[in-house]
Amino acid sequence: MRETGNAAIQAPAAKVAPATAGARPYHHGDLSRALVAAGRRILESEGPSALSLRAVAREAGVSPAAPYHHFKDKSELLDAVAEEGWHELGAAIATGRAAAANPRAALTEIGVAYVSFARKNPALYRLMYHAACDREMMPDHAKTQDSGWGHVAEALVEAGADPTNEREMQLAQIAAWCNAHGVAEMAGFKEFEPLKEAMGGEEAFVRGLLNHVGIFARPRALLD
Amino acid sequence: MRETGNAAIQAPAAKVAPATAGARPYHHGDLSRALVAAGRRILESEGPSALSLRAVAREAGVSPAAPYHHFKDKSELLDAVAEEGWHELGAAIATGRAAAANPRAALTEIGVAYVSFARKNPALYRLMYHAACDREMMPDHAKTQDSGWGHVAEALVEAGADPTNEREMQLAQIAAWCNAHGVAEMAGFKEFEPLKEAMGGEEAFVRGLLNHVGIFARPRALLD
DNA sequence: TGTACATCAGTGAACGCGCGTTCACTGATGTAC
DNA sequence: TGTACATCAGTGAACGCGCGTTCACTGATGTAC
Repeated sequence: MRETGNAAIQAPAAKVAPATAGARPYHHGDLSRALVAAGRRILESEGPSALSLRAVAREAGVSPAAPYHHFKDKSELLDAVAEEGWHELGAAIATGRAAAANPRAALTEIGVAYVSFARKNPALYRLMYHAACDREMMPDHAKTQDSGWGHVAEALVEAGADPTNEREMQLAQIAAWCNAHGVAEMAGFKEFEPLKEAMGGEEAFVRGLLNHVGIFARPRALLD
Repeated sequence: MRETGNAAIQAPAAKVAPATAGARPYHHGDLSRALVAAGRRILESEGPSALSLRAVAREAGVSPAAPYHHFKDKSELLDAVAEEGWHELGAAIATGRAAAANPRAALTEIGVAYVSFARKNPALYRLMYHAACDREMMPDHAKTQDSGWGHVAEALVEAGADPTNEREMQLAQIAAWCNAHGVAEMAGFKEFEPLKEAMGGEEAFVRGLLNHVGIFARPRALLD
């Protein structure tokens, strides 16, 4: 049906140094990781609609079938990308929290770190959100002690929340994520640019927003 | 190349009453609207990935080429769907606001109405968000007096915010949207189900979250 | 140290699919006279 | 009221595309003896 006569002709050349070793071996060595990294690169440079299995393989310099030796299917690869994201988000939150001067400030810094991560990796963040939406939230990391989720809970208690009031604790924890998520997703809107600049940059803008959070229930800064 | 010999055979039957008239005319009469409605139906029943131009045409009972008489391309149709969403969201917010007992409560009710709309039309809401993200926010409606955006501003002033303090006004308005957006998108997470039920249903849960908003900056309910 | 061989991790061609869009067409409608 | 005709809003077949996945294959690796 198709001409395959001279199909054997291929460019044998070009494929050089992958990252560490010298002469691009037949076996990649760490394709699994490389695919996840390639996925992130595509995500942030071409957007989520460009994130196909084939594109990832292409970006990693490998045939379209190669990923199947490392991931069951496309969604498993995507999950791995999201997973890496959750891991990094947890680390960013830990760093932000550790840098705070006092327990109260720690909460704010957690929020800032969260938003900052999402703003630096918007497409990845969205992928993470979607992955979390479908299955359980934050596949493994939610339950890990070093997850962002755990840090929020700890920071709340350190700031004085009553850990025995389980319902209030949960609600506060969830509210924190809601707030951070909302700010993270809206902070990039183009029509906020003027205000952002007037406030001296995006971080100041984000801090301002996090400070205004609570507007529905008790907009103190405005109404007192 | 392809067999077209008996391609002329088609089912002439079935296509009955569209909604108003009797015998399904050749000309649809209101295909533009019907396509938008079909788009919404697909969105909520099959999810955003199923929302293709062809699927919309199929759902509307029309050939794949028909939509091109009404929309330049796929994205224009999607925009129309999103537009309808923004319109309805504005109306829902107006209703919520009007039902409030006092100016302060109006803000809360706006938040509840927003989240409620998003929860009832999750896929549509997401489409709206994305449309807003790319171009300007809320294509036309943001500038309209009856938009949700406008209602928030008015409600803030009625609740006592100083309309001459432009920066604080803007920040508060944006913060309100951030909060509502965050709660709207997280309220559906499956792991919150137990808490939701314990609180007596989703609306109570949402009100609780909106009340806890402000957690990063001044988590009063917990810490005072 | 050298060789046989199982296993691993790639290749590239092929599949079937649904998509957005275009095209020449045709049936229905509405207006001018 | 009747007819000619332009215009409108459909049809259905076709295009080229990139996708996820499968398949038989092959080169590289590592282990047993």
